[in-house]
Amino acid sequence: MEYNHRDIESRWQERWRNDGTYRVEIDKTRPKFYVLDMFPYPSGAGLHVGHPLGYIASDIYSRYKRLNGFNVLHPMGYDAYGLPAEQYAIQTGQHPETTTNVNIARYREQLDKIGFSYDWNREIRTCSPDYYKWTQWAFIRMFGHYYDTALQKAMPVTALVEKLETSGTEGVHAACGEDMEFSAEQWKAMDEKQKADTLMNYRIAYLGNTMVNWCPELGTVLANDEVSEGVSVRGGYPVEQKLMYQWCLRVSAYAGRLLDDLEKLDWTESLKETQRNWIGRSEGAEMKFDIEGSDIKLDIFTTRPDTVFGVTFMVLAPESEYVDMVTTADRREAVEEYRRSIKHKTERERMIDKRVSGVFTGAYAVNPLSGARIPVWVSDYVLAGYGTGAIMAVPAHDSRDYAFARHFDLPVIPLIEGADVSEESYDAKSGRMVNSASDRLDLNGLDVKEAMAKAKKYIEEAGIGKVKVNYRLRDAIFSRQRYWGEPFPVYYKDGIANVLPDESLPLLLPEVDKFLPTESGEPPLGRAENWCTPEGWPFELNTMPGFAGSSAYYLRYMDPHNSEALVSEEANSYWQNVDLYIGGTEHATGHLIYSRFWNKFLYDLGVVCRDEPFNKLINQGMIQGRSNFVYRIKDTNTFVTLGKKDGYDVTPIHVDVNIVSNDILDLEAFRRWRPEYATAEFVLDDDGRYRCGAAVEKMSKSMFNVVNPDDIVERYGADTLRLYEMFLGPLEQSKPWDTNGIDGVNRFIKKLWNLYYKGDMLLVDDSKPTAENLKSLHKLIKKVSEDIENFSFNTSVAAFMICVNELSQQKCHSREILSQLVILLAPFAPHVSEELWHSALGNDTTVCDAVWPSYNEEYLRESEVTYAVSFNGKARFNLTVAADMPAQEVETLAKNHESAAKWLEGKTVRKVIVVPGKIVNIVVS
RNA sequence: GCCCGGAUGGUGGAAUGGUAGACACGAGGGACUUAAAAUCCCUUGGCCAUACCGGCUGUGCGGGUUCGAGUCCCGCUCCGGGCACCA
Repeated sequence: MEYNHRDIESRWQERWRNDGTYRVEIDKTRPKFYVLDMFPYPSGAGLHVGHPLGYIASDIYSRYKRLNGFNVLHPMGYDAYGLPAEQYAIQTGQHPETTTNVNIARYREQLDKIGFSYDWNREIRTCSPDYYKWTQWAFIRMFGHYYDTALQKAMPVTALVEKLETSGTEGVHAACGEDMEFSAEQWKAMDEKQKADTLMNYRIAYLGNTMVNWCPELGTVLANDEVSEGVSVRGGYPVEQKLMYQWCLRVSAYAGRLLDDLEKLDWTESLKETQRNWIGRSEGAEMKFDIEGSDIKLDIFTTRPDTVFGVTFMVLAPESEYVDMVTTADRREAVEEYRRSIKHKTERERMIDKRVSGVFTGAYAVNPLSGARIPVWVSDYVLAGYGTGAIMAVPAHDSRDYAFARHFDLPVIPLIEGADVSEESYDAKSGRMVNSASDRLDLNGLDVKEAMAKAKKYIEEAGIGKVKVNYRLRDAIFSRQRYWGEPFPVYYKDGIANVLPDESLPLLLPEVDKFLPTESGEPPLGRAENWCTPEGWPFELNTMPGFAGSSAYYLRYMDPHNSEALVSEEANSYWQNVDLYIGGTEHATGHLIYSRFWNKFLYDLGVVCRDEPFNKLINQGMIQGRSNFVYRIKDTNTFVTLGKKDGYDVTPIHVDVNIVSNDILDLEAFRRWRPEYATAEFVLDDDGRYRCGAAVEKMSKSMFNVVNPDDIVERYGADTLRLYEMFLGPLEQSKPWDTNGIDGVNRFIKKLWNLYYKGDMLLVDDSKPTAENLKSLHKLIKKVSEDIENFSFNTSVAAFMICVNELSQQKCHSREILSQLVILLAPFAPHVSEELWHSALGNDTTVCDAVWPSYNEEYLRESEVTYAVSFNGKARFNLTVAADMPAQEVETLAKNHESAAKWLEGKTVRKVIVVPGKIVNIVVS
C-alpha cells in the first residue's frame, strides 16, 4: 500500500466525527487545560494558507496536553458580526445573516480538512441570539454598576444612590465623567431626568457627549483602535472628530488594574509594552492657577511640577470650557476665528499639519509659587481629552512648548544648571535646579528628582493642587450606527435611558427593508417596524461594536448551551480561564484590552473566578505572500526568463503562483491562464525553462499569490500541510509562504510510511529494539517534549526527520518503537499517526487515547564521549574516551596525547580546563 | 522623538558561553530507467589547495569581558513593529 493521504485522512476524520473523539466534558478526576484560538471573522474570501498557522500550533499543543493526561478544552467559533457582511448587504440587498452563514459553512469545510481536534459541539457564533443574549446581559450589568475608586472594583449603582441620599457626594469615590459636588438635599431635590443624568456620570456603561471618530464613508463612529493615522483600519476612509451623544464603556476606570496586572501575565514583553503604551500612565500633579482679575481657577495637569518656576505662558485646548470663561472681550473675535479654523480640520489634517498655531486669550494667570503674571493662550497642540485640557507651558524644558514660545516670541527661562536652550529645549529629567526659588518654595541646588518630590509635597500641603496619575486610555465608544451588530437592551422612557429586565433577553435584531440609514439620518434600526416596548417606548437605534461579542466569548465555550447563565459556577470553577491563547498581534490594543476589561468587570461581580482571561498568550507571525513575476518585453507578447531580462526593456507582471513551481513557470498553464497570453512567446533559459522572479508581499488576490490550504491538502495531505507550516520557521516570526520546500516534509512522511510498508506488505515486527533503536527514539522523546513546551515546533519537525532517517538506516521495524514514535508524531500529523498506530497494534484504540512516553536517560547515555582538545582556545584534535572518565584523567590523557606534542613543544602549560563531554582547553605560553 | 524586537550560506532557518551553519529547500554530480517521474547515494558558507592530508577566513560594523563570544557588556549602522503634539 502506497502512502495515500486522501484515503487515510478522510477515513480518520470520519471516525473522529462518528466517535465524538474530541468531545470534552468536565472531569474532576483530571486536571484541565484550556487552549484557545482567536476565533475568526468569516470573510467571503475564505481561509488562505496563513490563517491556519496559529490553529495548527494550538492544535499541536492541545493534543500534546491531552496525551499528557489533561482534560483539554479546545473550542472554535465565529466572530460573526462585522462591517464587511453589512457592506456586502448594502451593495447586494442580501441579508448579512445569509452571507455570514455561507461564509461560516465554507470556513468549517476548510477547517475540517486540516484535522483539528476541536469540540465542535461547543461552537459559538456571536450573531446567534443564544450567544448575544449574554452580551446584552453583560451590558445591562455595566449600566447597573459604577466603579468605586476606593474599593477598586465595580459596585451597584443602587449602592451609590443610597449614599447620595444619605450624604450626597461626600465620601463617594467613583470614576466619573466630571467631578460633581452636591448634598443629599440637592440630590433629593432633583427631578427624575436630573437624577438619571447625574447617575450617567458614574455608570460603567453610560451615555455621554464625547468626541468620537466619525467616519462619514462608513456612516458610523469608530473606536480608537479602529482608526490608524486618521483613516479607518477597515477600508481606509477618512475619519473626523465629532461631538456625539453615544454609549461608552468606562474602560478608563480600570486603567490602573489593566496596567498593574500585566505583570502577572505570561505574555511577550513586546505585547505587554504595547499595552503599557496604550494605557499610558503618567504621574504628575494637578495644579490650580488663578486668573488675574477674576475668581476663575485654571486647573492644569503636569508631569513636571519641578519646573513650575519656568512657566512663561499657559495653553488651553481649543475645545476647552475654559476658553469662553477667560477670553477677554477684545480678544473674543480672534479666539473664535481660531477655533473655527481648527474645527474645519479633520483629525488627519491636524496630524499632518505640524505648523505651530495659536491665539492669545487676553487673560493672565498668576503663578501660585512665584507670583509671576503669565499670558493664557489657546492652541490645538493641547488636547481637550487628556488631563484637564489645559497646561502650564515650560518652554525651556518641553520641546512642544519651546516651539510655541519661539513662534510667538514668548520668554524661555532655563531652570537646570548648564542647560543650553538657545537652539532647543532641554527635556531630560536630570541636572541641578537653578532660577527656582521664591519666598514660598526653594528648589535651587536640588537634583531634578528631589525637586520633583519637594514640589509635589509643597503643592499638596499648600492646597495649590494634588498629586495625580493620568492615563491615556480613553473610554471605549460603544455605539455603532450600523445594522449588523447586537441591539442594545435599552429603551427610552420620556427621553430617559432604561435597560430591559433580564427576562426579556435576548432582544432580537429586527428585520429592516434596507441596511442603510433612514432618510432623517438615523441608523438602520430606525427602519425597523415596532422597534419599541409593548408600552411603545422606543428602543435604542444604535448597535454594539465588533468587540462586544468577542470580549467574553472564551467564557461561553465553558458552558455554551446554558440558557440560565453566561457560564455556570461549576463550569467556570473547573475551566477557570484560558491557559494558552494563540492569535495575531493586531489585537493588542483592541480585543486584548477590551477582553481584559470585560473579564475584570465580571470578576468584580463574582461571575467569574479569575481576574485575567488569558494566562499565556502567543502571537503567531503573519504569513506573507510570495509573488511570482514574468517579464514581458514592452509592446510585445514575448516573455523573458529572469536570467535574461536585463538584455531587454521589460515590464514585470504578477503571475499566478499556482501555475509556478519552484519558480519555474508552467508554460502551457500560462497560455491557458488568460486569453491574451494564449499566443505568448518565451525567451527561455539555456536549459529550456522559464524562471520567474519572486518578491515577498502581502497575500492578496490582486498579487495572484494567494495559496489555498484546500489545494495543499488535496495535493499533499493535511499532515504535510500541518508539518510544513510548523517547519517554516519560529511560530512567532512573520515569514513568507513559499510552497517550494513542502516536498521535504512530504518526503519525510513517505519515508516514515515506507519504513513500515513495502507495497502492501506490513513490515512491522516484534523484534526487540536494539540499543541504537532505543537511543534514536528516546533522543526524539526528549527533544520533542522540550520543544513543544517551548513552542519550538520547527525544530521538533527536524527532530522527527532525523529520527526517521536513523531508524531507516537501522532498518528498524520494531512494533514497540513504532507505537511510541507515532504517539510523538500524533499532535503534528494526526492522520498518518492514527493509521500507523492502527497498523502496528491492530486493535481498536486510537492514538488519541495513548499516553505520552517519557524518555529514559539510560538509553541516551553515551558510552564514549569526544572532547575537542584546544590550545589557547583553538581546537586541534579530538580525543575520544569513556564517558565516565574523571576530568583529571582526561586532562592527563590530553596532555600526553601524541597529537599534543607539537603544540606543547617548548611551551609551558599554564592551565587546563575540562568541560565535561565537550572541551579540553590547554592554555600555554 | 520615545519604547520594544531583529540582523547567521543562494533560500527558510539550527546552535544551555564550548568544533557555527542542525533540518529542509535550491543547486551540482552520480545510480536506477529507452526516457521521464519517483526513489536512493555523494558534494554544497567563502577563499586557497586538491591524488590525498589540509590551510586561511567567516554570524551587520567598531571596541571590551573570557582560556573560549553568533550568544554577555559598551558604542554605532541598517531593517521590522508599537506609541506619538498625551504636557
